[in-house]
Amino acid sequence: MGRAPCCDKANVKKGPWAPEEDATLKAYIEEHGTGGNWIALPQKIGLKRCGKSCRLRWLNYLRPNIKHGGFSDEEDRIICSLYVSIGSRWSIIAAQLPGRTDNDIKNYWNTRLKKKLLGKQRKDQIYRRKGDLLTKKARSPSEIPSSIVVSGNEYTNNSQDPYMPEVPVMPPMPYTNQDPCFVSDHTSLRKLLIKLGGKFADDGSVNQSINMVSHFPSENTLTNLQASSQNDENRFIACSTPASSSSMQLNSQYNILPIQEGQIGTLPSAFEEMYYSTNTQQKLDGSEFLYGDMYEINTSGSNSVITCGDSIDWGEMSSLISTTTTNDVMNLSNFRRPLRQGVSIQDRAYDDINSEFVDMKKL
DNA sequence: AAACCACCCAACCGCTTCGAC
DNA sequence: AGTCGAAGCGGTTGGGTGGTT
Repeated sequence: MGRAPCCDKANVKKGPWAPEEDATLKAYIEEHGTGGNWIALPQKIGLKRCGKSCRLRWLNYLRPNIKHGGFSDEEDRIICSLYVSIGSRWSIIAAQLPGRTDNDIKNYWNTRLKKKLLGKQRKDQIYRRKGDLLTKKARSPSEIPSSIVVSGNEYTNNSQDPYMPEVPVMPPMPYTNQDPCFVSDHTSLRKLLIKLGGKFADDGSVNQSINMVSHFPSENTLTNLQASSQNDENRFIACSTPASSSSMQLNSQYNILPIQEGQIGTLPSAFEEMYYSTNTQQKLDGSEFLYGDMYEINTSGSNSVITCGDSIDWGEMSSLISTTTTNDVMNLSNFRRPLRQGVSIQDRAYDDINSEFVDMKKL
């Protein structure tokens, strides 16, 4: 037996709202408020609408100070940052953008922002592919920063085929299993990758991509990054060299999709390209949406440093991401599901991981 | 001018979570 | 602790619109 409908479907009007309906609803709410009961409201004011429909109309359209369209660059940045950090929690993202509704942001992301970012990625990728055909053979392994090349393990580049991508692995970040925020980032990235590159989701390459891309700052590393960036005029993110690349894999404690050996080298082309560029100190084309428009990889001692340009400033991005991937993200993530008594954040993280894993398997 | 196509966005649907009882 | 109705939320749909052929 299914769930009882929230209203009498046969007697409610559907479709676009008429100006008179808008006026009626707006006038009533402005004078009396919603009364805490959306279901009863339409009957009260004589509207043949479902309560849910009234609520949506008010929240997304009639409410005062609603802004429509005309998203600024700053808003774009915030949306991208938060999407990377927390995924499609549109209501939370909307809360950071005054006057914007979750529906508006969701539509904007789905119809424009995502395409804009992917389109740019693709364009750059095609452009660079052509260039690579000419330059690939000239590039020697010694040109690859030693801090980035992970030698002596399964992530070494494919030496059998000179045309395979070289060293498709990012310098892993220090990872601690005790850091639930990292897990949160990891799962967000997993979702992001699947959403953006969904067609690769079932060939194992997403795992690799996650392994690759998930070297974004975790809570601890971001704290370090912020500290280090304060000592540098340039805003940057430092990627520490790993003790072991396998430490990045969330496979033992959290039982999350182990990365299998032998799959490296079959990365989705987009991410392959992204990483490929990393190694050659070019822009990480296609991943600008994670960092900003302009940045490059430099090396310093045992660290790799991503320096941002001025179009989108990593300082801003990192501050956004760092503040949202640390405790705030946990708080934001808990916004919908506040911690119940006796449930620790760690327990929640475990629960989230398990549910994410289940969701992944469904895909 | 008409047909077709792609895009946008308001609105809907169904699931999850909350909170009162 | 369990139940149930309401609210909140994210994914999806479909009508409108503008551009192209």
